[in-house]
Amino acid sequence: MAQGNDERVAEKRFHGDYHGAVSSPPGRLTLADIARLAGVGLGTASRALNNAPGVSPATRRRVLDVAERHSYVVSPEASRLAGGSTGRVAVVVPHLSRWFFGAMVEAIESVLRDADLDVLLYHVGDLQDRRDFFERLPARRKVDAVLVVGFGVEEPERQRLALLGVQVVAAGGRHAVYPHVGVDDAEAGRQAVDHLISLGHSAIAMIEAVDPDQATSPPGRSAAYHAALAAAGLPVDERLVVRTRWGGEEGAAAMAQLLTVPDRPTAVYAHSDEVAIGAVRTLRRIGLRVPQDVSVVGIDDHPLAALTDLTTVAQPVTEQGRVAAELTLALLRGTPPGLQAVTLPTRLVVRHSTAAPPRRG
Amino acid sequence: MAQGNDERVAEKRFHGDYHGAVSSPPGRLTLADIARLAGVGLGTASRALNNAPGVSPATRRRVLDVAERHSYVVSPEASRLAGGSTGRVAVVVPHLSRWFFGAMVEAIESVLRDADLDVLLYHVGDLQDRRDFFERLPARRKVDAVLVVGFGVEEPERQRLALLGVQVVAAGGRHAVYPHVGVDDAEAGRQAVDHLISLGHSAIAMIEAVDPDQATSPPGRSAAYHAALAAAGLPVDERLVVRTRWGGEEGAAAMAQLLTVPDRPTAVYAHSDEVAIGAVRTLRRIGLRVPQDVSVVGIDDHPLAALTDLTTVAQPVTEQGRVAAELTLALLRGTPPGLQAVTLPTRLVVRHSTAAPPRRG
DNA sequence: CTGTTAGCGCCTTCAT
DNA sequence: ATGAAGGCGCTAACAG
Repeated sequence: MAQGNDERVAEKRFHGDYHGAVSSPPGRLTLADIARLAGVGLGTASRALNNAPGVSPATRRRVLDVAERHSYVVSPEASRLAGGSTGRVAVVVPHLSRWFFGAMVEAIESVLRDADLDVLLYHVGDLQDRRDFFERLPARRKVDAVLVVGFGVEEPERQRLALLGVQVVAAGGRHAVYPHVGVDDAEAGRQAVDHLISLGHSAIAMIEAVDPDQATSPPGRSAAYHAALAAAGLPVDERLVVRTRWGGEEGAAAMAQLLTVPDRPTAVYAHSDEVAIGAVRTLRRIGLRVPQDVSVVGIDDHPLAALTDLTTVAQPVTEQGRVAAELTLALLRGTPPGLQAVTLPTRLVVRHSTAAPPRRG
Repeated sequence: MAQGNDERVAEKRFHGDYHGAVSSPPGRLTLADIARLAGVGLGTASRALNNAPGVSPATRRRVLDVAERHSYVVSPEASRLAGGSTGRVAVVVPHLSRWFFGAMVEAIESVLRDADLDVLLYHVGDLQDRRDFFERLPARRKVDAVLVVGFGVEEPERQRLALLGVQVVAAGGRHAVYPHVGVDDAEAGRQAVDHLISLGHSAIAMIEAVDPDQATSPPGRSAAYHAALAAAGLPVDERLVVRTRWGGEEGAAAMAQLLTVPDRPTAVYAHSDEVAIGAVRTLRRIGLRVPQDVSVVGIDDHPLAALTDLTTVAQPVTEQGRVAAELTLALLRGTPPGLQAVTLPTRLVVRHSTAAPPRRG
């Protein structure tokens, strides 16, 4: 739908043929101009552009043509001011430099853009950013919906958000209060730990990764550990559970700590791939082989996991973003569908960081 | 500036004390309301809020107080419509799931937000997205400036962008036409290759990483290879130069290809850390040791590089983002400073993926 | 189905 | 220094 009207022989340069609009005047035309040029009234022009009912196909066509020809775009401000929507949705993320969030936002942006919605990005990295966001509500009056990515919204925050008076959707997190899409962290954790158990491990350590700046961490991933061990009749040695901040270096340090306990674990279950990879580094540095001496499994299927031959539990990140964005669109469209909470499946990906435990010496 | 007026004993919950505004009505007050409540005229109220001249300190104070008390916020739409600025800047990126871009955008957002500007995110992943962006100019009338991150703008695109009639700043790329901030890719490449040369390598391969969807790739990183070899009096064996798409798997494949040439290289210079890490995997998989048998160096200092002990050339990503955002602010502020092009330094980080070449067998 | 008429909330001259 | 009045560009009721 962006190819038509080639009224000139486009020179075959790379990004070359913008149907000659280069010389057209800036977007200084108003709806009135378009209406006049199309020979219709203001209202009709507006309706035509907004795909609103009550315009004959022929008329609509004409208006759209004129608009297209002059590369006209409505002024979002005026539109909004007059009672329309903003055409924007706020995407709130706690991180961006981490693959998970980047991929998520990428997918979200893609879907939203296809629907002609703009993405207003809000990064709430640390506690202060986060407080500031919910306190000042910078998105107020600026968006039609808010898409919260990868963190749990606390009750006081929820109340603040409610002031925006717009739909809120959550992605990559489990939310009791908002429509959301995510994965079952407990199930993911179970898949990881069960894999270790099925390989014959019994001394299984866990490196919990928490995000100090975010109120909640995926509790499912920890719960799964205990549940899986219990189900297998294995005891939990609390010394084999260490909690650290999210991150590779943190994982490395946590692993070092784990190695100080008397009975060294034969397997390690890390809450994320980054953490797991850090753990692997520590193991290798002190001369332990992975997986011969120690098995390591992560969660996420970070692109890096494949490169480092890490066994992990994959979660569909892009898919989560897509679905969340689509959910948002549906809600915006006024389609309150039954599917208000989507849980996508996770999948164990066995590579070469896990194996049967070494024979007892 | 966000702590004051605690007129209630905030319960000590996590994000708990939003000075009671939870119960205050949504931002439904208008300038007129504020003006009335403050006992002044519309114009005065407006001037006071906008920090515009022509208002007595006392009056201004009063207006600001009333506004604050009622947590009033101007309607961006109305403001803009009436001639103000949009308070938004478009950030255009080709990727988001890659660390480099995520970190960059994170930094940019942070600076811009501190200046009370909103970030409109545009992701131009593939060629089609990109064409679409420049053709439709979705940012038209929506932003005060455009910040292009990590890709070169072609001439036809530049012409389109000019239609927006706003400032354009480039980050992470070398642009002839826009104010920009970035690093010297040629210098970075030189540092990497020189390091290998200084270790005694002479059979040095290069894995060029190009982004097929972006018109240009950092030519500096390739040029540096030839320049450095030439400077050292080393011949270039074209079979030792392979070009691939950006990415770990791609790097791994490229390395496999390099291993098919008769005289195996003793060192590999990869255009990026991801690519380098892929190369390392290939080497290890076929039983070659890094760095004993083959040295590998990348560029970027991706967080993963530290975790995989990869020698690399670090570039200040966050810094680039920050500076770019600040440059944008300056331009917006009408401060046409001398510093329109900032080049940040890169730095060799030696870890354990490089060593002297094995002794000739 | 289409043209016309009010505002939406604010900024900006203009007087005062 | 301040108040009053005219639009900014558009959408949503209305009339036809």
